[in-house]
Amino acid sequence: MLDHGGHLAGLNDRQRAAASHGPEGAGPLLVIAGAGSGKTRTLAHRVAHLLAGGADPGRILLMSFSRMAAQELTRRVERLLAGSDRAWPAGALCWSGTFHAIGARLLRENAGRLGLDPDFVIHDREDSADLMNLARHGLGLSSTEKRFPAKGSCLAIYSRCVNAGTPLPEVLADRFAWSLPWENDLKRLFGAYVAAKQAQNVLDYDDLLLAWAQAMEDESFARWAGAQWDHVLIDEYQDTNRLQARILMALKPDGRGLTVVGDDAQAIYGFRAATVRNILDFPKAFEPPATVIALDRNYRSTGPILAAANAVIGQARERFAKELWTDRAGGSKPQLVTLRDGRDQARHVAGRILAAREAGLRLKDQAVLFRTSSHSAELEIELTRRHLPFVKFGGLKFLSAAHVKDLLSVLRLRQNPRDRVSGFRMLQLVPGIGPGTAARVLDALEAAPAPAEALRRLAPPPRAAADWPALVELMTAPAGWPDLIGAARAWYAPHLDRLYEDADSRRADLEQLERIAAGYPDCARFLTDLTLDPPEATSAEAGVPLRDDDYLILSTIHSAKGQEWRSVFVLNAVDGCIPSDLGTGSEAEIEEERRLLYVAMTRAKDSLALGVPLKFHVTQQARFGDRHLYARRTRFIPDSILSQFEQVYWQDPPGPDEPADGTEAPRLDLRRRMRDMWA
DNA sequence: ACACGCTACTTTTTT
DNA sequence: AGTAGCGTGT
Repeated sequence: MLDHGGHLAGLNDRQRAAASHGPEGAGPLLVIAGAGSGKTRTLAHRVAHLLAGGADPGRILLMSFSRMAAQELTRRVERLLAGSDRAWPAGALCWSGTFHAIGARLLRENAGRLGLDPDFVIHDREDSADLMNLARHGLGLSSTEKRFPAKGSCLAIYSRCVNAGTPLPEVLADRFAWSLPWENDLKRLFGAYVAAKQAQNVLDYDDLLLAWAQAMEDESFARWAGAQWDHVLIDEYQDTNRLQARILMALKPDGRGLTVVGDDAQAIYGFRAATVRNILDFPKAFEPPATVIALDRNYRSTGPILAAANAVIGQARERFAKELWTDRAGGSKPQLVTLRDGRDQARHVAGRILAAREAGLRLKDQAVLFRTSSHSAELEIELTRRHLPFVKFGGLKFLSAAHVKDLLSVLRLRQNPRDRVSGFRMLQLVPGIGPGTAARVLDALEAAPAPAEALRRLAPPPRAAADWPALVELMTAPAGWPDLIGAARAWYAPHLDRLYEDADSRRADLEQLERIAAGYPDCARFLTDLTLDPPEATSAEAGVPLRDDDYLILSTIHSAKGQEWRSVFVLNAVDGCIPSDLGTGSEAEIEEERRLLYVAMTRAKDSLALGVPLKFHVTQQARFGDRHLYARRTRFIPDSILSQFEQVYWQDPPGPDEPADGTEAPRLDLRRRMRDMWA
């Protein structure tokens, strides 16, 4: 009847137990899955198993906290299904994605009965900060005697309150002590911020979870929502926050059909209010308690790499009973490479990668990981110099470039005339329109029942009279998709040239944006997807490398989670970088940084090396005065576990122009040789 | 409205 | 190093 053999073959006993847990409608399941223990594989097989048992793919909810994990899981399940005897249509697993993306869809589809406008626009972090700033100005909090927290800080505080479900005074005392004197003003500000979002029909990232969680507090809605799905599977559960746990518990109060998978040793999103309590408290949240299956066999890394990673996590203050093991014999210890400075590190890494490629290892099988996006700057220069193609994940986004935001603000204001953040941005592109005029125009739009009509009737601002008709035309003329973005780009072109020195490269970005846009059915979908799933990789090349090209991966450790490479190099394994000197405030933060190093190390299958530059550049923090800091090896690799590593000291081989002290490059008489060729 | 210079402050990781 | 706010002058 069922081809269980096919779906469960190749799994070990525990993986199989997890994949086949239940009969139908079984109780809750928690899979504690160590790094490289086949977690995604097990989860994918579980989905395949459920489908083979007759489950309806449209009634399976598959969620993860990060986009990368969500995509990987969906891909793996689809590949499994493609190999099965029954043909599933592509996209059969339609409820699969990040918590935020699923939340957005659910809220939009049910907007009517939740009292929301279905055309709501989603603000990303920067938009939210800008709106917070407008609210901040509106309340006169920007010109106080002692400086009020900056917009980003205000948003961070607000977001913490929402995601952790913690009252403001407690959040301030715990993590933002310097803002304690502003408690009352912050409270007022957050009220104004929420009011502004509602007036402008905007939801921020946090709202996607908050509104969902609040809807779930209504019993009848919760029952309806819970009945939508027979199976709910959550990946990377250690990275979920209180709000997400609330949603989950309301979705499946008795835990039937609920599967969560995670690893407390890899919890690295505490800064986003994720709490490891979710995974620890999961079993006893139900009666009878959830089944717990631990996967502790590592299939990824060689013995020496795993031993070193275990030694690092073994130093953790709090440990949850699981030591990964492997029977992958052979391989060498991870290298700890001491280098003079960051530049040497860049040269060393580039040389190493080239050598590995010469030895037959594709660039795609190699990755360079780092704590903070800026840590790879020197390496990027070196790679570009040597014409080594790379793709970088994490850090600065395409979308935060000013010109991209300019162009998008046009589309967004058309989409939602009440969006003041976009409105201020777009209107002020026109010479002669400043904050005052922009505010007056936006007020008029907001008050009008038909914003397009109102805009047409509005008297042109005197100083912008010449440019006004073009703006009105762009905003009000009927336009199809993707013609609209073309029209917007044409309108923006002269402003781009006027505003930016490097208009050419920026123009290329906008052309790329237009190509991306053409792939979407309409403007609304384009804007939503762009916010929830922005193009993540940035590349030194003009365009993103073609799929079959070979390129190196550079990634923040956060973005690397869930991935693996045959060879991994970790940059800046020094105090101040790992742990980041911004993350050493509390014990919990230090422990999170330790897990970060653990995550980085466990990405490696065959070969692992960590760089220890003795001197590195600091770009922020002027208080040290000097631009260089002398570093020491990360505190997470103390002397006591040094024996797990091979220590290497690397000296830059002397270039032709700079002979190193003592050893001189051999001298050649090239002119004579060239003469001799014809002699 | 806008361009300028001056001063004080900011912090990373991602949805 | 980069941004925000503010006071100047045009």
